[in-house]
Amino acid sequence: MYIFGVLNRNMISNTCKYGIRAILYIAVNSDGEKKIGIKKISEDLNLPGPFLGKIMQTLAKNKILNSVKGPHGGFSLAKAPEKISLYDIVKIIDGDDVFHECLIGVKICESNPEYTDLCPFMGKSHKVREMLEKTFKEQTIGEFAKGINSLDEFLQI
Amino acid sequence: MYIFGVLNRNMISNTCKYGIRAILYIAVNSDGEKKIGIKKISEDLNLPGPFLGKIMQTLAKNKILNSVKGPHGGFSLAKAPEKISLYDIVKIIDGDDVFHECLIGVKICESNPEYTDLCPFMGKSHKVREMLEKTFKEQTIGEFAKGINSLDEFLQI
DNA sequence: AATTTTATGGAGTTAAAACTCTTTTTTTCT
DNA sequence: AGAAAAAAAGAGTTTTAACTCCATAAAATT
Repeated sequence: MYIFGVLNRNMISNTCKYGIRAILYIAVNSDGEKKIGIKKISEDLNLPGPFLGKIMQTLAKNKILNSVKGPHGGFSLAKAPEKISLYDIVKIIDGDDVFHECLIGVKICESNPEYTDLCPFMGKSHKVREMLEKTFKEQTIGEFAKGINSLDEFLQI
Repeated sequence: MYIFGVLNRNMISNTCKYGIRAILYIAVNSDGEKKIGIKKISEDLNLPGPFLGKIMQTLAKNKILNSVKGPHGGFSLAKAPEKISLYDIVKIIDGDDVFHECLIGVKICESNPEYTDLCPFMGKSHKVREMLEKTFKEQTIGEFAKGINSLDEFLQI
C-alpha cells in the first residue's frame, strides 16, 4: 500500500535494469565481435528504443560497450563478459548509494563510514548490505549469460 | 553518476524514512501515554510539517499510531514499541516490493516465487534479500530507541 | 559522391514522488 | 456556547525519473 498513489519501489532503477538486460542480451547473442543495434535489442526485449539508446550511450562512454555507427554498426561488449559485473553497471547508472546510504536517512551514519554503532540499525544492517554489494560485485555478465537457457525469460517486464 | 541529472537512489523512500524517524522520536520522547504534535516533531526532526502530517495519518489508519485532535492532542504509539518493527512501517508506506521483486525486472522471477533458479541472479541473490527482510523484521522500534543516546543524531537529513 | 543505416546530442513531454496550502472536523479550555 | 488547538481531508504545485522526438554525425554500400 502506498499513501498517495501507486508505488513500486525498487532497489534498482528501471533505467539500470534496462541497461543490465541489454548487456545480457548482447552477451548471449554476440560472439564478442558481432555488433547488435538498438532497434533489434529494444524490439526483442520490449524496451523503449530511444530511451535504451541513451542508456547504451552512457555505457559506451563508461567503456562497458563499444559502439559503431553506420550500416552494420551497433553495440558490442568492450570487455570480456567475465570482466563485467552487475555492480559495475549499477554504479554507472544508479550510483552506489543503494549499497551505502543510511537506510533511514540518519545524518550521523552518513558521516561515519566505519559504522561505529552510533545508529543502532546501521550496526545491525551493514553486514547484510555488504553481502548485497558483494553479490552484485561477484555476479558477472559472463556467468549470468551462461545460466540463461532461453531468451524468452527476458522478454517484456 | 547518473545519466540525466542528479540521482540519489534509495532502497527506502523519503516518505518512509520520515515515518520511521517520527515514530522513533515518539518512542524516545513519550512514555506511552503522552501525545506529541506534528509541529513539535517536524521542527525537532527538521521535516516538512504538512507532509509529515500525511504520513502520520497513514500510520494512524494502519494502527501503528493513535491520534487525538484538539488542544493537548497529537500522536502516540498504538502498540508497545517492541511490537513495532521497521518492516511493519516499510510495508505500510513503501510496500514490500523492495524485499521481493526481481532485481533486474525479469518476468519469469516475478511469476516464480519459489526461486527455482530460472533467473541465475535470483538464485544467488534471494538469500541476501531474505536476510535483508529478516533484518527489518527483527529490528523493533523499542530496541532501536534504547540504542539512541542523543536525539541530535536524528536531527536533519 | 549520394544514399542509407546506424549512433549521438539536445530539447522536449509525461508520470510519479515529494511536498504545500487551505478548509473542515474534532477536541479541549474558558 | 465560544474560542483555540490540533489532526483530517482534499486539492493543489514542484521536482525527478522515465520516456519521446527531431536534427546531426559518422560509417558503409551503391
